[in-house]
Amino acid sequence: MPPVQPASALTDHLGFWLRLVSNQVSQAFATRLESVGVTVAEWVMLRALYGAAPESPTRLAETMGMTKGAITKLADRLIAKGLIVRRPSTEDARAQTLALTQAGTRLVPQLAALADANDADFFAALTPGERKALEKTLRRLAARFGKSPLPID
Amino acid sequence: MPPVQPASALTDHLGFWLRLVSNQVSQAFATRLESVGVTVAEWVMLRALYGAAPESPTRLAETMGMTKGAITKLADRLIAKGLIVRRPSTEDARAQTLALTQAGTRLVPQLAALADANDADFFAALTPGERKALEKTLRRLAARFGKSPLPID
DNA sequence: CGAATATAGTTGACTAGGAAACTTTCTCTA
DNA sequence: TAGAGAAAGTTTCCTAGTCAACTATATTCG
Repeated sequence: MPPVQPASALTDHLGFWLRLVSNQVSQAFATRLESVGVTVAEWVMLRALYGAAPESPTRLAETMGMTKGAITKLADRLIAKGLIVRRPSTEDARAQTLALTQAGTRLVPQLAALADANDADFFAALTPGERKALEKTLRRLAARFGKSPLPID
Repeated sequence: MPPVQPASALTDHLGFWLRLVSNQVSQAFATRLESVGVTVAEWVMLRALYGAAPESPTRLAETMGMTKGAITKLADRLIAKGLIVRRPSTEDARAQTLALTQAGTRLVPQLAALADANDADFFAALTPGERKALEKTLRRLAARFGKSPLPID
Protein backbone atom coordinates (compact mmCIF):
# COMPACT_ATOMS: atom_id res chain seq x y z
CA MET A 1 0.00 0.00 0.00
CA PRO A 2 1.42 3.42 -0.88
CA PRO A 3 1.77 5.97 1.88
CA VAL A 4 -1.46 7.92 2.01
CA GLN A 5 -2.10 11.54 2.74
CA PRO A 6 -4.22 12.24 5.77
CA ALA A 7 -7.92 12.48 5.00
CA SER A 8 -10.65 13.08 7.53
CA ALA A 9 -12.88 10.11 8.22
CA LEU A 10 -16.59 9.95 7.55
CA THR A 11 -17.24 9.93 11.28
CA ASP A 12 -15.31 13.15 11.75
CA HIS A 13 -18.25 15.11 10.40
CA LEU A 14 -21.34 16.15 12.27
CA GLY A 15 -23.17 15.85 8.98
CA PHE A 16 -22.37 12.19 9.00
CA TRP A 17 -23.95 11.56 12.38
CA LEU A 18 -26.92 13.69 11.53
CA ARG A 19 -27.53 11.68 8.44
CA LEU A 20 -27.00 8.37 10.19
CA VAL A 21 -29.54 9.10 12.89
CA SER A 22 -31.93 10.75 10.48
CA ASN A 23 -31.86 7.65 8.32
CA GLN A 24 -32.56 5.45 11.30
CA VAL A 25 -35.56 7.49 12.43
CA SER A 26 -36.99 7.71 8.97
CA GLN A 27 -36.47 4.05 8.28
CA ALA A 28 -38.21 3.14 11.50
CA PHE A 29 -41.09 5.43 10.63
CA ALA A 30 -41.32 4.07 7.10
CA THR A 31 -41.67 0.58 8.54
CA ARG A 32 -44.54 1.66 10.76
CA LEU A 33 -46.28 3.41 7.90
CA GLU A 34 -45.87 0.36 5.71
CA SER A 35 -48.36 -1.47 7.89
CA VAL A 36 -50.95 1.08 6.77
CA GLY A 37 -49.81 1.04 3.16
CA VAL A 38 -48.55 4.61 3.15
CA THR A 39 -45.09 5.99 2.38
CA VAL A 40 -43.38 8.78 4.23
CA ALA A 41 -43.82 11.21 1.33
CA GLU A 42 -47.51 10.31 1.23
CA TRP A 43 -47.81 11.03 4.94
CA VAL A 44 -46.27 14.43 4.45
CA MET A 45 -48.68 15.34 1.69
CA LEU A 46 -51.69 14.02 3.56
CA ARG A 47 -50.70 15.93 6.67
CA ALA A 48 -50.16 19.08 4.66
CA LEU A 49 -53.69 18.82 3.34
CA TYR A 50 -55.28 18.04 6.71
CA GLY A 51 -57.44 20.74 8.18
CA ALA A 52 -56.44 23.14 5.45
CA ALA A 53 -58.11 24.58 2.41
CA PRO A 54 -57.40 22.72 -0.81
CA GLU A 55 -53.84 23.31 -1.91
CA SER A 56 -52.29 23.76 -5.31
CA PRO A 57 -49.58 21.38 -6.47
CA THR A 58 -47.18 24.27 -6.79
CA ARG A 59 -47.64 25.31 -3.18
CA LEU A 60 -47.25 21.74 -2.03
CA ALA A 61 -44.09 21.43 -4.08
CA GLU A 62 -42.67 24.43 -2.27
CA THR A 63 -43.63 23.35 1.23
CA MET A 64 -42.64 19.73 0.70
CA GLY A 65 -39.37 20.53 -1.01
CA MET A 66 -40.15 18.48 -4.08
CA THR A 67 -40.44 19.36 -7.73
CA LYS A 68 -43.82 19.92 -9.31
CA GLY A 69 -43.30 16.80 -11.36
CA ALA A 70 -42.84 14.73 -8.24
CA ILE A 71 -45.98 16.23 -6.73
CA THR A 72 -47.98 15.26 -9.80
CA LYS A 73 -46.93 11.65 -9.43
CA LEU A 74 -47.33 11.54 -5.68
CA ALA A 75 -50.81 12.99 -6.04
CA ASP A 76 -51.62 10.39 -8.69
CA ARG A 77 -50.76 7.65 -6.21
CA LEU A 78 -52.85 9.13 -3.43
CA ILE A 79 -55.76 9.59 -5.81
CA ALA A 80 -55.45 5.95 -6.84
CA LYS A 81 -55.66 5.03 -3.16
CA GLY A 82 -58.76 7.17 -2.76
CA LEU A 83 -57.16 9.43 -0.17
CA ILE A 84 -57.20 12.71 -2.06
CA VAL A 85 -59.01 14.27 -5.00
CA ARG A 86 -57.82 16.58 -7.74
CA ARG A 87 -60.19 19.24 -9.07
CA PRO A 88 -59.68 22.07 -11.51
CA SER A 89 -59.50 25.44 -9.86
CA THR A 90 -62.50 27.65 -10.39
CA GLU A 91 -60.43 30.81 -10.61
CA ASP A 92 -57.56 29.81 -12.82
CA ALA A 93 -58.04 27.42 -15.68
CA ARG A 94 -54.42 26.33 -15.46
CA ALA A 95 -54.57 25.42 -11.83
CA GLN A 96 -55.59 22.29 -9.99
CA THR A 97 -56.47 21.84 -6.35
CA LEU A 98 -55.76 18.89 -4.14
CA ALA A 99 -57.86 18.02 -1.12
CA LEU A 100 -58.36 15.07 1.19
CA THR A 101 -61.24 12.70 0.68
CA GLN A 102 -63.22 11.51 3.67
CA ALA A 103 -61.07 8.41 3.79
CA GLY A 104 -57.96 10.57 3.71
CA THR A 105 -59.30 12.79 6.45
CA ARG A 106 -60.05 9.80 8.61
CA LEU A 107 -56.59 8.36 8.03
CA VAL A 108 -54.45 11.34 9.00
CA PRO A 109 -54.99 11.16 12.79
CA GLN A 110 -54.01 7.51 12.69
CA LEU A 111 -50.84 8.34 10.81
CA ALA A 112 -50.11 11.16 13.23
CA ALA A 113 -50.37 8.67 16.07
CA LEU A 114 -47.80 6.49 14.33
CA ALA A 115 -45.50 9.49 13.95
CA ASP A 116 -45.92 10.33 17.63
CA ALA A 117 -45.12 6.77 18.67
CA ASN A 118 -42.12 6.60 16.40
CA ASP A 119 -40.69 9.83 17.76
CA ALA A 120 -41.35 8.86 21.35
CA ASP A 121 -39.73 5.46 20.97
CA PHE A 122 -36.76 6.69 19.08
CA PHE A 123 -35.85 9.54 21.37
CA ALA A 124 -36.76 7.75 24.58
CA ALA A 125 -33.05 7.35 25.29
CA LEU A 126 -32.69 11.12 25.73
CA THR A 127 -33.57 13.06 28.82
CA PRO A 128 -36.20 15.76 28.41
CA GLY A 129 -33.43 18.31 28.66
CA GLU A 130 -31.45 16.68 25.91
CA ARG A 131 -34.49 16.50 23.71
CA LYS A 132 -35.14 20.19 24.21
CA ALA A 133 -31.53 21.04 23.48
CA LEU A 134 -31.52 18.91 20.35
CA GLU A 135 -34.69 20.49 19.08
CA LYS A 136 -33.40 23.97 19.76
CA THR A 137 -30.15 23.29 17.96
CA LEU A 138 -31.87 21.73 14.98
CA ARG A 139 -34.38 24.54 14.70
CA ARG A 140 -31.59 27.04 14.77
CA LEU A 141 -29.67 25.27 12.04
CA ALA A 142 -32.80 24.90 9.96
CA ALA A 143 -33.60 28.56 10.31
CA ARG A 144 -30.22 29.60 8.98
CA PHE A 145 -31.46 28.55 5.60
CA GLY A 146 -34.40 30.86 5.44
CA LYS A 147 -37.55 29.29 4.17
CA SER A 148 -36.67 25.65 3.79
CA PRO A 149 -38.75 22.98 2.25
CA LEU A 150 -40.28 20.38 4.50
CA PRO A 151 -38.21 17.27 4.46
CA ILE A 152 -39.83 13.93 4.15
CA ASP A 153 -40.35 13.47 7.89
CA MET B 1 -64.70 21.78 5.95
CA PRO B 2 -65.74 19.02 8.35
CA PRO B 3 -64.57 19.22 11.93
CA VAL B 4 -61.25 17.44 12.13
CA GLN B 5 -59.75 15.36 14.87
CA PRO B 6 -56.55 16.65 16.38
CA ALA B 7 -53.43 15.34 14.65
CA SER B 8 -49.89 16.25 15.54
CA ALA B 9 -48.10 18.45 13.04
CA LEU B 10 -45.02 17.48 11.11
CA THR B 11 -43.00 19.99 13.09
CA ASP B 12 -44.02 18.36 16.37
CA HIS B 13 -41.54 15.59 15.78
CA LEU B 14 -37.84 15.67 16.44
CA GLY B 15 -37.50 13.26 13.55
CA PHE B 16 -38.82 15.97 11.32
CA TRP B 17 -36.20 18.50 12.30
CA LEU B 18 -33.46 15.94 12.12
CA ARG B 19 -34.45 15.10 8.62
CA LEU B 20 -34.79 18.72 7.58
CA VAL B 21 -31.32 19.66 8.73
CA SER B 22 -29.81 16.42 7.50
CA ASN B 23 -31.23 17.10 4.06
CA GLN B 24 -29.81 20.59 4.08
CA VAL B 25 -26.32 19.46 5.01
CA SER B 26 -26.31 16.64 2.51
CA GLN B 27 -27.66 18.81 -0.24
CA ALA B 28 -24.98 21.39 0.40
CA PHE B 29 -22.32 18.71 0.37
CA ALA B 30 -23.69 17.16 -2.81
CA THR B 31 -23.39 20.53 -4.49
CA ARG B 32 -19.75 20.84 -3.50
CA LEU B 33 -18.98 17.33 -4.68
CA GLU B 34 -20.69 18.02 -7.98
CA SER B 35 -17.87 20.38 -8.87
CA VAL B 36 -15.55 17.38 -8.77
CA GLY B 37 -17.97 15.09 -10.57
CA VAL B 38 -18.54 12.80 -7.61
CA THR B 39 -21.75 11.90 -5.80
CA VAL B 40 -22.16 11.51 -2.07
CA ALA B 41 -22.48 7.74 -2.31
CA GLU B 42 -19.33 7.67 -4.39
CA TRP B 43 -17.49 9.69 -1.77
CA VAL B 44 -18.53 7.25 0.92
CA MET B 45 -17.26 4.27 -1.05
CA LEU B 46 -14.02 5.99 -1.98
CA ARG B 47 -13.39 6.99 1.63
CA ALA B 48 -14.17 3.48 2.81
CA LEU B 49 -11.51 2.13 0.48
CA TYR B 50 -8.91 4.74 1.37
CA GLY B 51 -5.94 3.52 3.35
CA ALA B 52 -7.51 0.11 3.76
CA ALA B 53 -6.94 -3.29 2.29
CA PRO B 54 -9.12 -4.11 -0.72
CA GLU B 55 -12.69 -4.68 0.39
CA SER B 56 -15.34 -7.09 -0.79
CA PRO B 57 -18.61 -5.77 -2.14
CA THR B 58 -20.47 -7.61 0.58
CA ARG B 59 -18.51 -5.90 3.35
CA LEU B 60 -18.99 -2.54 1.69
CA ALA B 61 -22.70 -3.21 1.42
CA GLU B 62 -22.82 -3.78 5.16
CA THR B 63 -20.79 -0.78 6.17
CA MET B 64 -22.47 1.55 3.70
CA GLY B 65 -25.98 0.35 4.46
CA MET B 66 -26.77 -0.45 0.86
CA THR B 67 -27.74 -3.64 -0.88
CA LYS B 68 -25.18 -5.71 -2.72
CA GLY B 69 -26.91 -4.86 -5.96
CA ALA B 70 -26.45 -1.17 -5.32
CA ILE B 71 -22.77 -1.72 -4.54
CA THR B 72 -22.29 -3.52 -7.83
CA LYS B 73 -23.70 -0.59 -9.75
CA LEU B 74 -21.94 2.05 -7.68
CA ALA B 75 -18.65 0.20 -8.20
CA ASP B 76 -19.35 0.02 -11.93
CA ARG B 77 -19.62 3.80 -12.02
CA LEU B 78 -16.42 4.34 -10.08
CA ILE B 79 -14.61 1.87 -12.31
CA ALA B 80 -15.87 3.74 -15.36
CA LYS B 81 -14.42 6.91 -13.83
CA GLY B 82 -11.12 5.15 -13.30
CA LEU B 83 -11.20 5.66 -9.53
CA ILE B 84 -11.36 2.04 -8.39
CA VAL B 85 -10.61 -1.40 -9.77
CA ARG B 86 -12.36 -4.73 -9.37
CA ARG B 87 -10.30 -7.91 -9.22
CA PRO B 88 -11.25 -11.50 -8.52
CA SER B 89 -10.26 -12.69 -5.09
CA THR B 90 -7.38 -15.12 -4.98
CA GLU B 91 -8.88 -17.10 -2.12
CA ASP B 92 -12.50 -17.46 -3.10
CA ALA B 93 -13.47 -17.84 -6.71
CA ARG B 94 -16.88 -16.32 -6.01
CA ALA B 95 -15.49 -13.18 -4.48
CA GLN B 96 -14.35 -9.89 -5.90
CA THR B 97 -12.24 -7.20 -4.32
CA LEU B 98 -12.51 -3.48 -4.79
CA ALA B 99 -9.58 -1.14 -4.35
CA LEU B 100 -8.69 2.45 -5.20
CA THR B 101 -6.65 3.25 -8.27
CA GLN B 102 -3.90 5.81 -8.03
CA ALA B 103 -6.31 8.43 -9.31
CA GLY B 104 -8.81 7.41 -6.67
CA THR B 105 -6.18 7.53 -3.97
CA ARG B 106 -5.17 10.98 -5.04
CA LEU B 107 -8.74 12.19 -5.09
CA VAL B 108 -9.84 11.16 -1.59
CA PRO B 109 -7.93 13.83 0.36
CA GLN B 110 -9.45 16.48 -1.88
CA LEU B 111 -12.91 15.14 -1.22
CA ALA B 112 -12.18 14.98 2.49
CA ALA B 113 -11.26 18.65 2.37
CA LEU B 114 -14.63 19.40 0.78
CA ALA B 115 -16.35 17.44 3.52
CA ASP B 116 -14.43 19.34 6.17
CA ALA B 117 -15.34 22.67 4.63
CA ASN B 118 -18.97 21.72 4.29
CA ASP B 119 -19.22 20.66 7.90
CA ALA B 120 -17.40 23.72 9.15
CA ASP B 121 -19.58 26.10 7.17
CA PHE B 122 -22.81 24.42 8.02
CA PHE B 123 -22.28 24.19 11.75
CA ALA B 124 -20.51 27.52 12.08
CA ALA B 125 -23.66 28.92 13.67
CA LEU B 126 -23.22 26.67 16.70
CA THR B 127 -20.90 27.33 19.59
CA PRO B 128 -18.21 24.71 20.23
CA GLY B 129 -20.23 23.56 23.24
CA GLU B 130 -23.33 23.12 21.17
CA ARG B 131 -21.44 21.20 18.54
CA LYS B 132 -20.04 18.87 21.17
CA ALA B 133 -23.46 18.37 22.70
CA LEU B 134 -25.03 17.68 19.33
CA GLU B 135 -22.38 15.16 18.45
CA LYS B 136 -22.71 13.42 21.79
CA THR B 137 -26.46 13.18 21.47
CA LEU B 138 -26.30 11.90 17.91
CA ARG B 139 -23.66 9.32 18.73
CA ARG B 140 -25.76 8.09 21.59
CA LEU B 141 -28.85 7.75 19.45
CA ALA B 142 -26.87 6.03 16.73
CA ALA B 143 -25.38 3.59 19.19
CA ARG B 144 -28.80 2.51 20.42
CA PHE B 145 -29.16 0.68 17.16
CA GLY B 146 -26.13 -1.52 17.50
CA LYS B 147 -24.02 -1.77 14.43
CA SER B 148 -25.62 0.59 11.98
CA PRO B 149 -24.79 1.03 8.37
CA LEU B 150 -22.98 4.14 7.34
CA PRO B 151 -25.38 6.63 5.93
CA ILE B 152 -24.63 8.49 2.80
CA ASP B 153 -22.80 11.30 4.53
C1' DC C 1 -17.94 -38.44 -0.85
C1' DG C 2 -21.79 -36.27 -2.61
C1' DA C 3 -26.06 -33.87 -2.10
C1' DA C 4 -28.17 -30.03 0.14
C1' DT C 5 -27.58 -25.64 1.44
C1' DA C 6 -25.30 -21.27 1.97
C1' DT C 7 -22.73 -17.45 0.13
C1' DA C 8 -20.69 -13.98 -3.44
C1' DG C 9 -21.88 -11.26 -6.84
C1' DT C 10 -24.60 -9.74 -10.97
C1' DT C 11 -28.71 -8.85 -13.37
C1' DG C 12 -33.44 -7.38 -14.45
C1' DA C 13 -37.81 -5.47 -13.16
C1' DC C 14 -39.53 -1.91 -10.55
C1' DT C 15 -39.94 2.55 -7.76
C1' DA C 16 -39.41 7.39 -6.51
C1' DG C 17 -37.63 11.45 -7.54
C1' DG C 18 -35.17 15.38 -10.47
C1' DA C 19 -34.53 18.16 -14.80
C1' DA C 20 -36.19 19.94 -18.69
C1' DA C 21 -39.42 20.10 -22.56
C1' DC C 22 -44.01 21.00 -23.49
C1' DT C 23 -49.14 22.68 -23.46
C1' DT C 24 -52.34 25.64 -21.78
C1' DT C 25 -53.73 29.71 -19.72
C1' DC C 26 -52.80 34.06 -17.66
C1' DT C 27 -50.70 38.68 -17.20
C1' DC C 28 -48.37 42.61 -18.53
C1' DT C 29 -47.00 46.04 -21.43
C1' DA C 30 -46.10 48.60 -25.84
C1' DT D 1 -55.59 44.94 -27.36
C1' DA D 2 -52.22 41.93 -29.43
C1' DG D 3 -48.22 39.75 -28.58
C1' DA D 4 -44.47 38.45 -25.39
C1' DG D 5 -43.35 36.40 -21.56
C1' DA D 6 -44.59 34.10 -17.16
C1' DA D 7 -46.86 30.53 -14.58
C1' DA D 8 -49.44 25.94 -13.65
C1' DG D 9 -49.19 21.18 -14.43
C1' DT D 10 -48.06 17.10 -16.87
C1' DT D 11 -45.04 14.23 -19.32
C1' DT D 12 -40.70 12.20 -20.76
C1' DC D 13 -36.21 10.79 -19.97
C1' DC D 14 -32.71 9.91 -16.71
C1' DT D 15 -30.53 8.44 -12.25
C1' DA D 16 -29.92 5.72 -8.22
C1' DG D 17 -31.65 2.92 -5.35
C1' DT D 18 -34.41 -1.84 -3.72
C1' DC D 19 -35.92 -6.56 -4.23
C1' DA D 20 -35.86 -10.95 -6.03
C1' DA D 21 -34.20 -14.25 -9.36
C1' DC D 22 -30.18 -16.21 -11.02
C1' DT D 23 -25.20 -18.27 -11.70
C1' DA D 24 -21.22 -19.93 -9.79
C1' DT D 25 -18.62 -21.49 -6.13
C1' DA D 26 -18.05 -23.07 -1.09
C1' DT D 27 -19.31 -25.43 2.86
C1' DT D 28 -21.55 -28.73 5.64
C1' DC D 29 -23.16 -32.94 7.11
C1' DG D 30 -25.43 -37.60 6.52
